[in-house]
Amino acid sequence: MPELPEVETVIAGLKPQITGAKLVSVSNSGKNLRYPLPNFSILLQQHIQSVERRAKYLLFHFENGQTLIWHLGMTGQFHVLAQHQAKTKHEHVTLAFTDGNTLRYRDTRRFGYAGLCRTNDLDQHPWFAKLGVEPLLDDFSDDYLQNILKTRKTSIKQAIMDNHVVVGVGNIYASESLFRAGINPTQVANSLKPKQYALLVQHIKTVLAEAIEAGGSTISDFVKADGKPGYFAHSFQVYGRDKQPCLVCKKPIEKIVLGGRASFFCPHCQPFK
DNA sequence: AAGGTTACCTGCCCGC
DNA sequence: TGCGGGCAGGTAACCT
Repeated sequence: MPELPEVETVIAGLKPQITGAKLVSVSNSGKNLRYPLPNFSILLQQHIQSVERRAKYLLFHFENGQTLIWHLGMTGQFHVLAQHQAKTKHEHVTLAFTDGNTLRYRDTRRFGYAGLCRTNDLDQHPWFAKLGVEPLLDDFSDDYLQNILKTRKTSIKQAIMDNHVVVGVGNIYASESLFRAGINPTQVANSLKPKQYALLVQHIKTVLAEAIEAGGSTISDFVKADGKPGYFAHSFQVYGRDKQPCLVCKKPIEKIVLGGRASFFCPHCQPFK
């Protein structure tokens, strides 16, 4: 389901509902997610101090210095519901709080996963240690991108979707930002002109920021924590628009496969350079 | 080291 | 109507 803007949107929805809540019990469906669930007992009777995002992970910081790390995979959703609300299909984990609320984790495909880590050690956690920079921070600059891609010969689209380069850019926003930057997705990653790296960085930042502003995208099963869909899908210019006219030049959008992922672009507006 | 392939899992949509 | 194949927002373990 989620790329960075969707995770950001989920967190914005969860924050006011669970910040300060005290955890009393955790139950699960018995089915594993991508990895076995962590032992939640160290978090019992602890208050949630804050919730934040790192890459596409949600971080729930508890008062005892432990952080619950959660990735939504493709189809993960969080909902805050009253304790008495019935379980729905594919609901795999329930965290119950003293205020009568529960945080439910639903995940059809079970590609999501959760883990525990001391808050102070998060940087060393295997899920974080090798991650690239956050796209919305100043660390993600044209110099940074050009430099880290110096030896990369994959396509530029695969390169910007690589977490070791920059985090949070998934399949949709990769296509969208390359279109806005006028860069062909198949262009070899280390072959861009300096100006193109700058344009790409700029457009990755703006497309992600716009999507966060819009509350994420609506695609099949993406639902925010409040149960309402996001709106950014209305703004897709190339994603999912195979054979439809380019919104700029009217020529048909093409669909190709790069690294096994569907990729959309306008051959006229995104020429080789 | 970088790059390609495969796997994880369920549901939906399409063509026959 | 039913069935099989292909595909879906992500990540990482394998191999070469």
